[in-house]
Amino acid sequence: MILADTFQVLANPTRLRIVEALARRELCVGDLAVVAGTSHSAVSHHLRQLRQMKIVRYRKEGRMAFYHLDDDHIAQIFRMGREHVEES
Amino acid sequence: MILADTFQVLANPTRLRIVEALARRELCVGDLAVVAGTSHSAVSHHLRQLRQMKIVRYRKEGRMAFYHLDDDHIAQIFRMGREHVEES
DNA sequence: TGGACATATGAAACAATCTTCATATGTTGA
DNA sequence: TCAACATATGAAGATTGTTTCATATGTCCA
Repeated sequence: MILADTFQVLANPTRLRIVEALARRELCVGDLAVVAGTSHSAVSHHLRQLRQMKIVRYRKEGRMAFYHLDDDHIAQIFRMGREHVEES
Repeated sequence: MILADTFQVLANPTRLRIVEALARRELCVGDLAVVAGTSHSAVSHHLRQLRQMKIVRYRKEGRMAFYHLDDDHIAQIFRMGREHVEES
């Protein structure tokens, strides 16, 4: 796993909306589709990438999958990126 | 300027080698080409993207351009990304 | 059991990105 | 001034990424 791949996965507005939402609370795929403003299918593809880069994890509960951020690094990277953008 | 674009610019191994080198010390374009292991032209294109996203700045001295990181956020984002990758 | 539901995935079309090549700009020193 | 140098940039081909559509898997409940 290469550092550039981690940033690559964060380099997409839809995935960042997912990450931002998950920084607040755990959500299922359907809710994430609404939050991210795209289809279930697209969200599912994005979530796979986020899983592969260990940015999110999930727990299964029946037929639902509840996603959350993997660890605090991600929230920190997100926050620092936002600070950087805002001061520019 | 959108957050995803900032991560996009970090999402490339060549540009990350540039950022890593500049985290240590200021360097000119020719040196960066050697460090990054690619052509002057490619480095110059990459540097333009890094400039546009305020990730690097430079000072001109004669015909040389000396590049350095724009601020500490970038070094922190880089470090945190590396920590995240290493613990996976 | 069977149908509705939630999520996941493969393939393909379309869009975005990276590198290379050619060339341009500005600087230095002979 | 002119040639060599350091860097910058536009265009194009090759590569990679994103979304959509179709379909698959597993779960729930009537």
